[in-house]
Amino acid sequence: MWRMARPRKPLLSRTRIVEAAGALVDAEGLEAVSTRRLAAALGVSGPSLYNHFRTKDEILEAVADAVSARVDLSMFEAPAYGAEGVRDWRGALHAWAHSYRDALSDHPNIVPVLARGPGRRPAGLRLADAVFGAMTAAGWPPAQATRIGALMRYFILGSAVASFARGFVDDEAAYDPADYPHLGQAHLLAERQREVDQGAFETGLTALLDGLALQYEAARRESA
Amino acid sequence: MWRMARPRKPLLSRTRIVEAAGALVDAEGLEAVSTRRLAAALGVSGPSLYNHFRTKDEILEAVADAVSARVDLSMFEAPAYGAEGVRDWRGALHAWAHSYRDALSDHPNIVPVLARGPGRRPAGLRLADAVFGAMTAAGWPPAQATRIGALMRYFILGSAVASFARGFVDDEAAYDPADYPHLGQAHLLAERQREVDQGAFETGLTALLDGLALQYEAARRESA
DNA sequence: ACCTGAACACCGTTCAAGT
DNA sequence: ACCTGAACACCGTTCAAGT
Repeated sequence: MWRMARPRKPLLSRTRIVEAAGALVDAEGLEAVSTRRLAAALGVSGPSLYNHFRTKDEILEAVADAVSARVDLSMFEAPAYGAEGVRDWRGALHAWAHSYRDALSDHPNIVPVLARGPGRRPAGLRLADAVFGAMTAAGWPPAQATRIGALMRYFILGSAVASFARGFVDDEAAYDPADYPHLGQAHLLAERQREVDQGAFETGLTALLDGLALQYEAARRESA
Repeated sequence: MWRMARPRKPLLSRTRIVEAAGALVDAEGLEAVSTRRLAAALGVSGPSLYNHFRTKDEILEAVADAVSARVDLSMFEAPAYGAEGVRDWRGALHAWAHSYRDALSDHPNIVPVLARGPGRRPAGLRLADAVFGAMTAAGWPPAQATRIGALMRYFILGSAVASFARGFVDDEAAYDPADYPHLGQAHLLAERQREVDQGAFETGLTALLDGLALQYEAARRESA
């Protein structure tokens, strides 16, 4: 009469939903996530999710952000940069890139969502902010710092989304040597493909950083 | 009785379907493509498409392949490489990367499909084959040539899929300076964002090629 | 406040039927 | 051979109803 008994503990919460969605994405892929399937995994009915998120897409964005949040940014913290603000930007980028790649390869199925851009995801934005801040602190002019943030993003997300290993189908007949004389080995064991991706990532990252160091030194010489 | 009149000209063909699908993807995005909508644009009913393609996905793969097919590969042709097979691999990669990027930025909405890998798409495979062939001809060891193909793919597809311009939402309020001290300019005109992407692409590509040239020279010195 | 079932306007794909 | 309408098993999302 006067009032209902205190409502019992809610069945759902944003974190519970995001965890279940992440698990579903990891286990069965992005297309496997439907509001009904996700709700069933949580023991509720489909529309219940809309009490906690406005759209299904918002749920996936939250899953993506949780992955971004696991990327280590500690190498960009101020102490690493001396008063003159130049210390090891190269080493910091290298370590960060590897941490980023590791986070993505733990959850490859969500990468297409991450690739849509930081948008409004807090962790994605924090990440972009940290790189830009560290590069300017290290002496890069702002315009170049922006470019470095963007090009590292291209390379790292590209390595996850355009992975060599996932790019070739598991069927030898698809690569007729008459058509593609150099692709004889394109179809090879998954293990070997992971090695190709790892090697390509390290080779590319090193080349990228070497090339940037060249530009950095050239700019230093010019201003001296 | 004896036989039907010769069937009149079919309403549909694979090329007509691929063209209409490509136009729809360009105009309204990947999610806008449904078999019913596409069929309607072609003046037929939904299931008709299944007389020409096995699945909707096969149609999108064909659209993606048509984009790959527009990438210039002429710079990898044999004449560019002398008897010793070393000539301008750097210049060839640079020209190719730009041609690739141009093709992708003409049709950004199909890029996620392209990023799934060459798979069984002939033009995608031809492309991978050409790069690998040219790099080995230029003196790179096969393992490195494979890596170069992969890492260029990361960078180029990454630049299209993880574009800076498309990554930030068009809403100044999303980037509170209290949260992200360095992102004050993250929300800026679309025009300016395209410049950022272009600058980042060129800076990254140059760095990548400079870095690879360093590795190439180091290997040469070692074997001398 | 939070969850539910029913409903709406869609999907991709199959299939028997038509020509 | 190629196109059709009807049907199946799904979608994301809204909404009135329940507690």
